[in-house]
Amino acid sequence: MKNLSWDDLQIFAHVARAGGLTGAAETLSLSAPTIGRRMLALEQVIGKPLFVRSRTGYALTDKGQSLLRKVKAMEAGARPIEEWLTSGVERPAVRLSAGTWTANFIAENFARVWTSNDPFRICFKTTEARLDIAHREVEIGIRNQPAESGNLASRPTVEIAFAPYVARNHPDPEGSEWVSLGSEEAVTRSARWLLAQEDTSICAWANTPHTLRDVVRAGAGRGVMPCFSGDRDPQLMRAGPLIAELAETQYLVMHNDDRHRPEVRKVIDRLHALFRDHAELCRGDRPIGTSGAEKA
Amino acid sequence: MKNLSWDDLQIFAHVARAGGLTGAAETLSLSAPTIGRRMLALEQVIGKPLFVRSRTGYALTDKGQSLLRKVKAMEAGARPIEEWLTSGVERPAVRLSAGTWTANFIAENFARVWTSNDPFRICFKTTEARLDIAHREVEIGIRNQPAESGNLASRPTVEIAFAPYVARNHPDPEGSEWVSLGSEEAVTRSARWLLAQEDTSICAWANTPHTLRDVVRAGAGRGVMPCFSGDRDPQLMRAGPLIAELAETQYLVMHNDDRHRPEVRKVIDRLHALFRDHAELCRGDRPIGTSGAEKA
DNA sequence: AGGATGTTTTTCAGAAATGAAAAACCTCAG
DNA sequence: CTGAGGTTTTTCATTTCTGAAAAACATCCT
Repeated sequence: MKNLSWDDLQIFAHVARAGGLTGAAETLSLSAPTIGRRMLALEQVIGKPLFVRSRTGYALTDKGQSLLRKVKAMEAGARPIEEWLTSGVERPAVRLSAGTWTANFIAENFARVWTSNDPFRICFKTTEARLDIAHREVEIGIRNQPAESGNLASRPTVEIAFAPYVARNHPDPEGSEWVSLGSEEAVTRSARWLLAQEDTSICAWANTPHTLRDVVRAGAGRGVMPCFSGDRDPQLMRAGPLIAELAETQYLVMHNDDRHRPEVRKVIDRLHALFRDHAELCRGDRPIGTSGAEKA
Repeated sequence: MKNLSWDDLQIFAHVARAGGLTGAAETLSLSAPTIGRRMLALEQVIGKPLFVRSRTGYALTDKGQSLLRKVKAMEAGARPIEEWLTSGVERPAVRLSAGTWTANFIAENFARVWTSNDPFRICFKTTEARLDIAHREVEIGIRNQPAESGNLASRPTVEIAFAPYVARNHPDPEGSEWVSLGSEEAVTRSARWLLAQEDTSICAWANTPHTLRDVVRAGAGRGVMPCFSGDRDPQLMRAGPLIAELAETQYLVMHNDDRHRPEVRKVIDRLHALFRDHAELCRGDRPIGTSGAEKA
C-alpha cells in the first residue's frame, strides 16, 4: 500500500464530476460504499477535507477544486495510454455460453451487455452442454454450479426459480397434462423432477426449449420453465406454485487469468448487473397472468 | 477493480527504472512477489508483454519502452500534487510510545526511522505504562500484545527473547545472585518469573531498566533483559539460556483511522523493517560474549 | 565443479478491501 | 404532515490481495 494512491486520485476525479458516490459508481467498477471509504482515506492522506458531504451528494471544497485541477493534468497524461491501448487492435471476441432461456434473456437485453462503442465483440454459444472454459472454448459460462477447479473463478448472480406454465387463458391450468423437455441423449433436471412426481401424465416430449415453449403455447399442456422466461411471455401463465426442488443459484464462470482482461471484466460486470436488476423476476416474485399474485 | 489501474502504471515505472522487482520493492511499500503479480496483471490488461523476464531482472520490451514514455507524462502530471501536499504544511508529529529498552534500541537506529527530509517529526514517549491510542495519547505503541479493540490495528514484528545477563568477565556468571526489576507500584513480568523460580536469591532491586543494567554492569549479579538489549552491550554477557516463559511477540499498534496517514504509515513500515532486520538479535540468536555460541 | 549469493516465482495463511444488505437521513411531492 | 425516492453510511460475510517462506534458477567466485 502506497502513500498517495493514483487510483484514488482517479476515483476522486470521477466523484467530483459526478457530484456524488452513486454517479461515480456507475462509471467505475466499484460500489458506492467502497468509493466512500476510499475518498475518506484519500482525505486522510491529504490531510484536508476535499468534499462537503450531504445526503444529496458530494461537493468540492476549495482544496478539492485545487486538487481536481491537478488530477485533470494526470488524466490528460493518461489519455495517450488509453488511446495507445485501443489503436490498431482488432476487437477481441468474448465468447459467452449459456442455456437457451438464458441466452434468450440476454439477447433481449443485449444493449445492457454490449454497445457499438465497446472495443470488443460478443460471441454467443447457446448450448445446454457445458463448454470447457479451462481449455478456452469460451471466456464466460453461465452455469448453475460454481467452478470446481482452482484455475476457474465463479461469481454468483441470482437465484433462479422454476414453475409450471400453461397457455394464457387455458381452461384448466392445473389439471392439464405435462409437456416434458428432454431428448434421448440428455434428460434435463426438470424431466427428472417430472418423473419423480406422483401421478403425472405426460402427453408430449420436446427436445429443445423453444419447441417445448411452442407446444405449451399451443395449449397442449403444462411445461416447466425458469421464471425469468415464463413470466416474461404474455402468451403463458403460471399453472402452479414455484418448484422448490429445481431452484438453483446462477454463476458466471470464467478462467482466473481472464479476470484482468478488461473486455471479459466488463461483460461479467454487466451480466451481473443485468441479472441483479431482474432478481425478483428470476426468483419468481413477478408472476405473470395469475390473479392474486403477491410480491415478495 | 478497474480496467487499467493507475497504481499499476506507477508501479510499472518503478520496475522499469529499477530493472527488476527487488529494486522496485525498495522504493515502493510493496513486496517483490506482489509487484510481480501486479506486473503480470498489467500485461494481461494491456494485452502485450511489457517485460523480458530473467533471473537477473526485468528488461523492457519495445512496447514497454513505449508505455514508459507515456507513464512518465503521468508522473509529470502527478508531481504538482506531491508538491502541493508538502508545501505550506507544518510538519506533524508522530508520537511513539515504547518501553525503555525498545526506545533505546530505536534511538540507536534513529536514522532508520526518521531523516531530516521527512515531512514529519517523531515524539518519543518512553514509558512502561500503556498509553491510550484510542484516545490519541500516541499514534504508535510498541507492545507485547495485539490490539484488543476493533478500532485499533496491530502488526506483529518479531519474537522477543529474554535471557539473564551478567557483567562481562564476571567470575561466576551462573552462580551469582539476581538483580530484580520492579517498583512498589508495578511488578514486571521478569520479576514475577524470578519469584517463581526455585531457590532464587535476590541481592538487589532496581526500579528502572537503566538502573538494573547499571547494577548488573557493576557486577552485583544477574539480571533479566531482552536479548536485543543484552546482546548489544559489550559490558555484558549471557548468564544462562533463553527464558522461554518470557518470550513474547512484539506488536506495532495504531488507530485504524491513522493507517492511511502517510507519516504514520511510513514510521510503521520503517519500524517493522528495522526490527525484521534484527530478528535474529531479538530472538536471541546472536548471543554476545559467551564461548561456543551457535547461530540459529 | 561446487558453494554462495541474488533474483524471480510459487504456495499458503492472514490481512485488507469489497459488495450486499440494512440503516439512517434528507428532499420533495401530494 | 406523511410517504416515496434517492443518497450516504454502517455492518458483516465474502473475496481479493498481500507478505512470509520456500522453491527454483542463474550468475559469480573460489
